[in-house]
Parts: sequence; C-alpha cells; structure tokens
Amino acid sequence: MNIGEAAELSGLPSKTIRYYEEIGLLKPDRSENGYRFYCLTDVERLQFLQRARNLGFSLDECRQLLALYKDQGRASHDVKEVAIAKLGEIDQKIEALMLLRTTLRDLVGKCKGDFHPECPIIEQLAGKDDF
Amino acid sequence: MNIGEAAELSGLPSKTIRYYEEIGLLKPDRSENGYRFYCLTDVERLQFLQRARNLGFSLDECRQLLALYKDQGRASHDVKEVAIAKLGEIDQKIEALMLLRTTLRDLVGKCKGDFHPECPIIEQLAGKDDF
DNA sequence: CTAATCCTTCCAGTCACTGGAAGGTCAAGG
DNA sequence: CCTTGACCTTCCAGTGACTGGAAGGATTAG
Repeated sequence: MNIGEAAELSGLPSKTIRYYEEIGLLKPDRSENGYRFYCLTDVERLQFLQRARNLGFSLDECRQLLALYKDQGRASHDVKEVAIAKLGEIDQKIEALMLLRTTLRDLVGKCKGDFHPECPIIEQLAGKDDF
Repeated sequence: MNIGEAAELSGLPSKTIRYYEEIGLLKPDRSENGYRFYCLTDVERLQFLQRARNLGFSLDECRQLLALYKDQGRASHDVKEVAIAKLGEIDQKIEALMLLRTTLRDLVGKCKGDFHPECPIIEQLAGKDDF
C-alpha cells in the first residue's frame, strides 16, 4: 500500500510517517514509480510507534522499544527498564506541575480581578514579598 | 551595567537575555562601544520574566504580563484572566500525565522484568488486547 | 483530455533556548 | 607597548517532533 493508506491504517499523518523514515525509524520499500510501499508489518510497527508516543515515550525511546519489539530474543527486563525510567520522569513532571498549580491557584484566589491595578499576581512576579 | 552583570542579577543567562531582546521583550540601551547597557528597571523586568517563566507562562504570555506590569493603569482582571487560562492548561496537563502514569504503572507492575521475552508492555504497544 | 487526487522532495517555521565560531573591546600585568 | 584573558558583539546551526506549503511527477475518473 501507499503512504496514504498506511497513514489511515496506522492513525499517523503521512507527514509524520515520512519524518519517521527520515530519522531512520522505519524504512519502507519503494514501488517502481518511486512511491513508498508499506506492508502490513510496516503498518503494525507504525501503530506500535503511535501507541508508544501516546504513552509519552520520546522518539529515541520509541526507537529502543521498537528494536525490542522486533527482537524475539529480548529480555522483558530491558523493556521494563525503559518504562520505569519514563515513569520516573512522569512522576517528576506531575510533581512540578502540582507545585505550580498550588502557587498559581493561591495567587488567582488572592486576586480580586476587578478594574483596579492592585494585583497579587503581578506583585509576586515583581518579587514583592511584602504582603 | 553590561549584560554579564544583568545576567547575574536577574539569574538569566546572557544568551537568554539576548534572545529576549531579539524577540522584542526587552530593548536595553547601548553604550558607546556597542555593548548592551542595562539599568535597574531592566533588571527588574528580567527578574519579572524569569519568575513568570518559572510559573509556567509562555514567552507570549510573559509579554502580556510584562505589559500589564508596566501599565500602572491595568485592571487586575486582565492579569487574573491570563493566570486562570494558564491554570486550566496546567490542570489538563496534570490530568493527562496522571492517566499516563496509571497506565504505565499498571504495565510496569505486570511485567516480570526477567530474561524472558514475554512482556505485557510490548504487548500493549503492539495492540494485543488479549490478556 | 483534463481535472482531481495522490505522491515526491525540499525548505521553512514552531518554541525557547543553547552552543559555537569569528571577531571587537577593555583592564591588568610584564 | 604588548599580550593575555575576560568580556562583549553578531551570525549560524541544532534541539524535538512535527507541521505547512511550494513545486512538480504519477495515477485515476469522467
């Protein structure tokens, strides 16, 4: 099949699929007319990549995971390691965002939000700790 | 003062300060020798920008906030609006990340992490819902 | 035969920096 | 007076993961 159909089946835009090829994630065959030609295995791998991306893995991590996917002799330990690292990252991001949220929520709560210029949000950003 | 001192006082790298100038956030004077010259007001604004960035605001939002900071006749309503929008974004990000975390944690918990190839993580990514 | 749709490549832009190269300026020390 | 080193300047390129668009070739339907 051509790239359009592979895009529909995998759920990834054609542009993205070409990009993945450019960075060496997936190299399809070419038809006589120069069009990219995707087999079902290719589509499965594209779906694999999409799911991995949706789970928050970077393209580099996707590359590792795809290699493990292809490798029938893989050790599940290697997969788990990647996933645990990602889990740690996610935990950190959540924690950082929750801190931000607390601060922002606090400031928003203190701000009257009227037509007057006095504003605890601006004051906090200005570094005025005197309130 | 020159850019190096402004960098130290504001906590922003010189590179970043130059970048902020390039995108029109802060235009310092120039000394006779062509060096950028920062006054205390400039430094205060740089600090303002750094705090706003740390609170998760994009540079475009920082631009708005800085304009409100400079505007003595601002309405706190306008500031609050920006902050509330950001708060919503943060909420969404947190929610999305918590969903990811649940899924990933679940998968990690199911994976034995040994030297065998069987791996629920890989299977999930492969789209096999049969387990 | 033509129009529409698909495909190709290449270039540029996004966001917020970051690194580096090549070169100008300045203050201190020998 | 000269050099060294620290600072400053501009410009160009790269990051991640695409996304948009231009220019042009291939294929299909009517």
